[in-house]
Amino acid sequence: METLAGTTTFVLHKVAVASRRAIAARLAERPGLTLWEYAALAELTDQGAVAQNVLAAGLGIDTSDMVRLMDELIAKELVARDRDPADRRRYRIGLTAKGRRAVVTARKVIAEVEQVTLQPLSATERATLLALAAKVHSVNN
Amino acid sequence: METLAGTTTFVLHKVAVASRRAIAARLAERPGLTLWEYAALAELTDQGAVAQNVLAAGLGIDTSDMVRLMDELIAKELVARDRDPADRRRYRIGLTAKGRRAVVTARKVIAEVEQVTLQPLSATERATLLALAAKVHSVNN
DNA sequence: TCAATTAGTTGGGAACTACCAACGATTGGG
DNA sequence: CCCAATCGTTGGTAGTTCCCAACTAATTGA
Repeated sequence: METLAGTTTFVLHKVAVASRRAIAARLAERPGLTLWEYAALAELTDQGAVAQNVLAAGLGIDTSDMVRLMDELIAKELVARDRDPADRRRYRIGLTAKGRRAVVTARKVIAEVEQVTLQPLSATERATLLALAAKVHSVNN
Repeated sequence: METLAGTTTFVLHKVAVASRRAIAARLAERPGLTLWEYAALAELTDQGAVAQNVLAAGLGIDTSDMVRLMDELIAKELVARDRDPADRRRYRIGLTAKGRRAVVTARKVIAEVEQVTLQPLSATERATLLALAAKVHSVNN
């Protein structure tokens, strides 16, 4: 009758936070990225060159925070910020070669960490967990 | 090949945070509790009267933060703080009748919210999700 | 052309999380 | 009896997340 441990949300949160912290620690060492930086790079990997606008919406963060995130990524030369010739208010944020390499490295690191954090689950169970979480996530958009 | 959406940790985190926020909002309205306050009450429900010490360890928070949490709960008259006669350094934190009622209400509210957030899942799938998350959680302790 | 809108920028604030150091009271071991 | 350890308390800090207001440059529609 465990009041806390029987509540899906709480257990999920604990697992997610712990896993996130583990990943953050490793990402900081190896490709030298914060979680948000990686998230932005990952989004760019999937979407191609987009405006900061779109990127911010995709990650669910404020545009003002996206500016500062981009500043960091540009300082690290992982993305390039070019004005969109079709609409010079916009930028077209694109990955640099260095950025693409960072994503590849980061994905490897994350996979390694998840290999550990998800250790008690079989491959099938891991797939199920992701599928169920994705199903829940898709509804809340 | 969605780089972010295919990473279990990230999806889990998004779902958990959203679900948590929804619960926090509702708990604030109805029994008038924060998430941490509820967590402490829930832990007390399961463990019975314990020292602040133990309670803090159970929730994974610092003892100094537990002091402040207890202050709030006592102000709301949801818990009672008595010295342990066996060791007068310790307290024995116990639920008041009001506290027990608050837990009952809170659990109902949480169940209602999860009914919504977990809507896309069948009852079986919800059980599976909780079981898998618990399995992962138990290893990381 | 002028007003309204949009993209990005700057600065900052509020709430929360997670710590840490120092201290008084109390206890238990030697 | 005294020292070390423990429990709770106070005060404080650093970092994160999330959000808002005001502003510039550029674009679009009337």
